[in-house]
Amino acid sequence: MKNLLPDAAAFRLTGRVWVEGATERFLGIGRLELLEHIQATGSISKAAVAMGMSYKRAWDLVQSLNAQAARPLVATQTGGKSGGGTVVTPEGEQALAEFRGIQARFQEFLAEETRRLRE
Amino acid sequence: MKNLLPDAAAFRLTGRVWVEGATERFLGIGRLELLEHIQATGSISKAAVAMGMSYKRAWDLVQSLNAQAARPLVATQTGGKSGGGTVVTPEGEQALAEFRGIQARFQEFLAEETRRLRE
DNA sequence: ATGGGTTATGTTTGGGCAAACATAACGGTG
DNA sequence: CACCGTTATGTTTGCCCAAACATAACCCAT
Repeated sequence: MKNLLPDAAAFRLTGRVWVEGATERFLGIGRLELLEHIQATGSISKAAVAMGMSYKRAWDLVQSLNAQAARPLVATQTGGKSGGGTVVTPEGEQALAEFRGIQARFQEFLAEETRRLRE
Repeated sequence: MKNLLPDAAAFRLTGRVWVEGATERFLGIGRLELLEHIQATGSISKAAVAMGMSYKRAWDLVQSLNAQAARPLVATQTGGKSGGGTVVTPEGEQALAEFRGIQARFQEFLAEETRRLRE
């Protein structure tokens, strides 16, 4: 590819991957980061603020996630002390760990292919 | 991941990759297919019809492609016998071949990771 | 010199999707 | 029992990007 490009160093292979269910998306990098923020803050609303997205959007993503999993990846509680909260379940942590692995290997793939297209 | 999913066989890893330049997208699966149709038909307009996209969109993609490459990947001719036409240059064929390779290796990556998340 | 099929290019319309907005429900706490 | 912060959920607005529409330019053939 190098000889086709005016500045090969400015080009790179990039992309996205996600786990897809029967009909809709299940888990990608966006949802992964959302889970991480929920884990860090214990709240969907705080996670949404941290990521600069609306609470509704974050909540919808959580719904989609839980609806497709055999058991909930996050557990929410409404009302009560400090209004409620949300925690990532052990299942959620496992999904987190597995997708982090996929993501890391994907980044390695992209880096390798970028090297190849520059040589 | 298997134990987290109600029907592991219905889930798979999927995704997209593309070569990105300094500012804009350079070459992805859509443009690849467009090049292939241009090669097969010798015409941007016929390729557009075959792919179910507007001529303008196809033409814009060709512009973007040629503008970013050191030398044109497709050569167009206006007017003349049968109104004109478009051919894929040797540089275009090389880009085609290289991106097909990337795409094939990417599909292999996805298949491997899908196997992994089902086990 | 007219017609035909293609490339070339600007303008307008439309549709889908995310953001924004608006409320209700919840349940400890003081 | 009123309050607070959070979850829960429906409705409306806005925006971006693609599709659709509209024309011009080109040049060989007849």
